Amino acid sequence: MGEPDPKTPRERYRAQVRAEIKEHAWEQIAAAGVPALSLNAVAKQMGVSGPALYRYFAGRDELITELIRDAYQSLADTFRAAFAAGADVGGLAHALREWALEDPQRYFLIYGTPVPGYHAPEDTVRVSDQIMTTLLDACAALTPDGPATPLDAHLEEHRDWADGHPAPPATLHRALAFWTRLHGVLSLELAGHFSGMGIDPALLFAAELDDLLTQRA
Amino acid sequence: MGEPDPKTPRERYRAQVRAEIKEHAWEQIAAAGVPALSLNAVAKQMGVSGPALYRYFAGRDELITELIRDAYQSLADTFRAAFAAGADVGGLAHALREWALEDPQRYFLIYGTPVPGYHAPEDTVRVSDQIMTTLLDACAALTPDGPATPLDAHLEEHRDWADGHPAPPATLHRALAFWTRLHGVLSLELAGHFSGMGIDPALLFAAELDDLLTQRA
DNA sequence: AAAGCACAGTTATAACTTCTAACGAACACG
DNA sequence: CGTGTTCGTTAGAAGTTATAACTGTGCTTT
Repeated sequence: MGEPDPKTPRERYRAQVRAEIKEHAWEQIAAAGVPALSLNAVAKQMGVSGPALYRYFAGRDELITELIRDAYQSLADTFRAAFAAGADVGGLAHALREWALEDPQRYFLIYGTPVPGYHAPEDTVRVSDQIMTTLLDACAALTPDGPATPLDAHLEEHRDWADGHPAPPATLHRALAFWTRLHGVLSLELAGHFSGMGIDPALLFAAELDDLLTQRA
Repeated sequence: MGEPDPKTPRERYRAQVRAEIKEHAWEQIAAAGVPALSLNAVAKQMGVSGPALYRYFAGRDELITELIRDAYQSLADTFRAAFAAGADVGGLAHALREWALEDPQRYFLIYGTPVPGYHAPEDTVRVSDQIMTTLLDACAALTPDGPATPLDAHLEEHRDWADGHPAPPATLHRALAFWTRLHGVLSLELAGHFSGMGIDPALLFAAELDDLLTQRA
């Protein structure tokens, strides 16, 4: 995952402790959310005293940033693996939902409430591009038709996010709709907004996916 | 907004101070997000010392809960006012986006990342029902057609969230799609996921809305 | 292999936070 | 005009992040 050459034994140890810290941090986040993540609690859980963790992470922010990085990478890997295994757009949607339900807080770490001041590091936007690229690859298989909309014209000019992908505007539009609609259902499901309504989120998700796959015009 | 009868002068004063505290809390949240909301900072900003706020709120959690309550009420009022002013579904969508852009953190307080342990108080779900009711009223004007889907059958049986609204399943479906799709675009816009891509969120929002309004079969 | 040094983990400390407790003072009410 | 409720204060407990200084252990280098 990280540096592929843990040459010296010190680096091996260091990498392992870092991974262990992140492991405990994920547990705490899954249990009580990001705001409840406490460096001290992680240290206590590891049987090590407070400031020891500062040898491995500059602070709470850097740890969280690292977790965000890992979350992006995990989603990108999941997408790429699914696509490589022959999954079509529906398969990608299924993989996305599986991945999100597996650890909702991890999903929210990427697509949840942003902190006003915070800006994601440069490499995460690159991984984010990989995610979109895989999605575009899958969407390219769908028939790109329909009349040109104002959005299509806009997308024709602003396609830098597609990272050089040769998809036509209609496909870009399709991929964007995919992203926003599935995120719409998924984020509300993960936030528990349907559980109080007695609605089965899986059916709603399937309905949205079906609508995307059988898109008219 | 709150209790409509501030009889005694003490109650008047108390209500005003509570409102002032919430005002400052909103500013802090808008500036740095919910996790950065500090009782102490609010007190300092009001020229009053720390524990004084505990006369008005039992603690940080109760203050945040109150802010969530106000956010729900604000959205419900906005929706109802727009509908009463003759807005159709498109008008409601416009009102929603305006309301969200006005204070993104307020939107995320309702539809953002949930805290695993937290459960919203009972009265907020009632206000949430009002929001859905207004949306259903607006959706009722749209032609409810199309073949019955598995989701429609499911909605026929689980329509308690519609709060006795006589809308047919197709309309319930329409309202849900409205909610999830607009939330999908809006939340990603507010989180800044489009700004790095060079995409105009307004166009994407408009495209999704148009697709909802000209829904086929 | 032995000497030296780099680094892990420790305790102590500072500056924060929420929140409780006890005290003084001001203001409303009978 | 007293009497009391309530407000705001200061003091303090328990928690947090983060820094600084110190002590070993063990890797690394000669």
